[in-house]
Amino acid sequence: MSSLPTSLTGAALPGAQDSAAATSGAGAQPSSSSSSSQQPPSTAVHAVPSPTFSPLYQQIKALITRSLQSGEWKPGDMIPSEMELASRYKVSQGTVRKAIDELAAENLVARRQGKGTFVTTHHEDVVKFRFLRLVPDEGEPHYGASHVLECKRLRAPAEIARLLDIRTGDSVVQIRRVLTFSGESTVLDEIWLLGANFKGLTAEKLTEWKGPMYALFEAEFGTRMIRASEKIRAVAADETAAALLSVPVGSPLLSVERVSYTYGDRPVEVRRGLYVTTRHYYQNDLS
Amino acid sequence: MSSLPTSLTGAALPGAQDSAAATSGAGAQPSSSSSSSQQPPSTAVHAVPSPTFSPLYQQIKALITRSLQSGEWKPGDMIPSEMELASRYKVSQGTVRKAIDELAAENLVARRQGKGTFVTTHHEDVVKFRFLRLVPDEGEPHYGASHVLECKRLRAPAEIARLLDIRTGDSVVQIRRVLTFSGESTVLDEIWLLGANFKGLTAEKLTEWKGPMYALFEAEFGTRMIRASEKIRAVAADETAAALLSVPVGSPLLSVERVSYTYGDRPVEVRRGLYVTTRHYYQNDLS
DNA sequence: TAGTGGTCTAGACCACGTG
DNA sequence: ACGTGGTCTAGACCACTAT
Repeated sequence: MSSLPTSLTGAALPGAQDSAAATSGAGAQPSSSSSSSQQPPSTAVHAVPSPTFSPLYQQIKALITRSLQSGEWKPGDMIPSEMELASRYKVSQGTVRKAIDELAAENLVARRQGKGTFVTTHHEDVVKFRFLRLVPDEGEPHYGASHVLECKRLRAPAEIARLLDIRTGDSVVQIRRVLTFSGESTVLDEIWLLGANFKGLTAEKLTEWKGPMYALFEAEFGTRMIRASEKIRAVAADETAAALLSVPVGSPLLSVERVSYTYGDRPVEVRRGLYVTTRHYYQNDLS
Repeated sequence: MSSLPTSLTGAALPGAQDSAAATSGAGAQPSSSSSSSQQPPSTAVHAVPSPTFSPLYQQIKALITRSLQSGEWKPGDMIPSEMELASRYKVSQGTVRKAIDELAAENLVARRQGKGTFVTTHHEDVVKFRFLRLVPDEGEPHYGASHVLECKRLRAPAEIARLLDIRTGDSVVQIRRVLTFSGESTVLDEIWLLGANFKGLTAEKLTEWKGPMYALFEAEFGTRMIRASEKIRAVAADETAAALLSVPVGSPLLSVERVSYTYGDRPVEVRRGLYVTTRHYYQNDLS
């Protein structure tokens, strides 16, 4: 799976290469006979009967994903209707629907009955708290104030480079900041971003921006965080952390090491957060 | 949603109450006209046009869930084929498919192409690690040895009762145990179980049992853990914990407070775990 | 060979949100 | 009234697994 044929880059509009019965090892395409009115659809179907097969709807999903990635449809935009996509890709509406179903399950798009299907964005309330799991013991989840301590370019240390899948010494942007909830310093973040994707990111931009950092990244740098993987530990506060978070040295802190990924599962951010969990907790659901 | 009409308990076999056009505010059921060959299906459809509506496939899903809950199909069993269920409930195969799709997404059943659809069980490797997120820094995830310290019945303290949705003083079973990974004490668990569901649970049974505790619960007590919610914090080891986990007093530990639910989102277990995270970490994926 | 889930299509109707 | 996603059906064929 995943690596799909890319015969028709970008467009994939009508008038595509003919077909003569899809040899795709996947779904239906009767190619002949049968009582009803089925025609050989195809388009999006690979030109070569390569050893790489995948269901039609997966190919459609890949094509839609590419349009999302290329910025043809931007966060917040409505994507074309199912009927429209069906005719664009020359498949049935049901096939498009199944592709979109999966994209919706992965939170890349969101369906809204009667309105359309929209590209998700980190501005939405719903999405915000997918990536910030810290909940206060009392009161509603909220977004704290961010205080940027530092934002500079440097050459990636070996460990960070490994996680970002780049070479040691490649350019990265390092950010250090403190998140404050109702006046209390609660989170100390140390962030490394892929240098290539974040040219022009400065402490000023970060400071001026109100709202989730990921919303800034998606709006200003065209980099959308799709998913992340976290490793969580309990650690003791060192002197630096203790000072910045106003807790005694040695206090237990939650250490959250995150790697975030964009389209194509490419890592673009490494983040190490230290959380004070006396009045907040990290919320997780197993299912 | 959720609370569905239960007119036809358990069975819902053919020869059900007639129908004369489903007044269900949900899906299709043309009830008349149209060119093709659609008949009013129904069954599983409520007798009264009550204010509670839900799509047909949701009703089917509820009926299947009830059969799972009642033990008609036990963990590990294969459930009837889609065609069989379709004729049992008098709906199309596609509708059953959609119902099963959702159950599979919730991990209540698992589909296996060419074989059938099976009730999931805590014996399966895949499922095991859904509820144990502790991963070693080196090597593969594994299941440690469990050492039961205590297992006794007592009356629920207020806090536990609240979480289990019972009254203070109601009967609960309390278990305390230590999990050891490659010789190192790593997890100290304190567990409270709904007394009513776990009559006859003893330290011997727990000790003799090899494998995940939840597998024992499902096999011996007919209580299946479906999902859980966790609150995670960093805390300092007190004297008891320090002694049992062989760490200095004051060491940072991961505190994991879990509430587990069975069918119908009924809480049946409260668990507080203290994890040593020097050679292990808690793995979590945000998506 | 037979049975199961997986894919694909085509068409109908419903519910929602906007004009 | 119209367009959008949501539900439902019916039938065909494919791919995997067991016998």
